[in-house]
Amino acid sequence: MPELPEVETIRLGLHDKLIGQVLQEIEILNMKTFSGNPRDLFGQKVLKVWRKAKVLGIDMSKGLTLIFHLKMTGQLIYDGKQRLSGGHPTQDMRDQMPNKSTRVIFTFIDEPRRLVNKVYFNDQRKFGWVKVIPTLELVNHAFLAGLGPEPLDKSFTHEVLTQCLIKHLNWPVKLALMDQQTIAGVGNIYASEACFMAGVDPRRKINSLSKNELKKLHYGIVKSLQDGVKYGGSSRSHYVNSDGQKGSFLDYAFVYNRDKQPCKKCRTIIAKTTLGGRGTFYCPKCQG
DNA sequence: CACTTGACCTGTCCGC
DNA sequence: TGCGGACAGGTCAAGT
Repeated sequence: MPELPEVETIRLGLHDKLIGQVLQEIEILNMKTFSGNPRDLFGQKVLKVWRKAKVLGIDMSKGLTLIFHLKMTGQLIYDGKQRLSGGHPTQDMRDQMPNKSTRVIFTFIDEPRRLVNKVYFNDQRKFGWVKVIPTLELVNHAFLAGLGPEPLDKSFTHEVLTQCLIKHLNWPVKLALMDQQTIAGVGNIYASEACFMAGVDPRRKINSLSKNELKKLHYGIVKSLQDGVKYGGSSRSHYVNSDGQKGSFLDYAFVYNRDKQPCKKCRTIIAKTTLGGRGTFYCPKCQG
């Protein structure tokens, strides 16, 4: 999925649009995608749209929350009925919703404006999920409860990073960064980018890192994720924001998906290897 | 126990 | 043009 910056971009988009709207209907096109009773939410108002790691949550009035995991190919696209006239009449994917990867359709009512709006949960590979759970039970939810620290929180210092990496001293750096119990929200793209920004080979073991390299790794994690948010996320194939638009982070990426191309810093050819079964990119010179 | 591989799905791309 | 295999922003479960 979408990693932290992509989910955060979606959250920012949906928050502005959905607050105060009333959920009127949920159409479930793929049963395995949805768990919980959709009817429990009908007539409830959206209070808050939040994110924790790669999970997006929508708190509803009366104590229930919708949580979403987009996994590899999930999308959440908002289709407001207000149409811009005279703008750019280019192909807008919102005009083609629902499509064959639409799994759940949410209908919201904007009562003051008397508008009906839709949110489409699309997911080509059907790995993603949506659940209804009581807001008070979020703290006990199996996935959320075990998450490591949020790397974009102010409290995520290099000391905190060092502390949470201690439990995986023999792991390759990139695998430790991708472990959600260690650090929350880093996935395959930003793990490679963070290692590049730190000047650290992703295959190095945690216990081989110097104090200074741990500091640089902290910088790399925070900087790559911040840049991810700044550029609206990474769209290798599926990711789009809540307006159906792709993100541009990969235009600025140093290594991800750039094997056989020259390093943007030293012109050395970027290499690709496999770690934990996932494609891993690095510059043999900058990260040597 | 730690570590690796497969499963979950659908689609695209690349080589033969 | 067809067909097979590898691969794709993630996470779990089973196997070694």
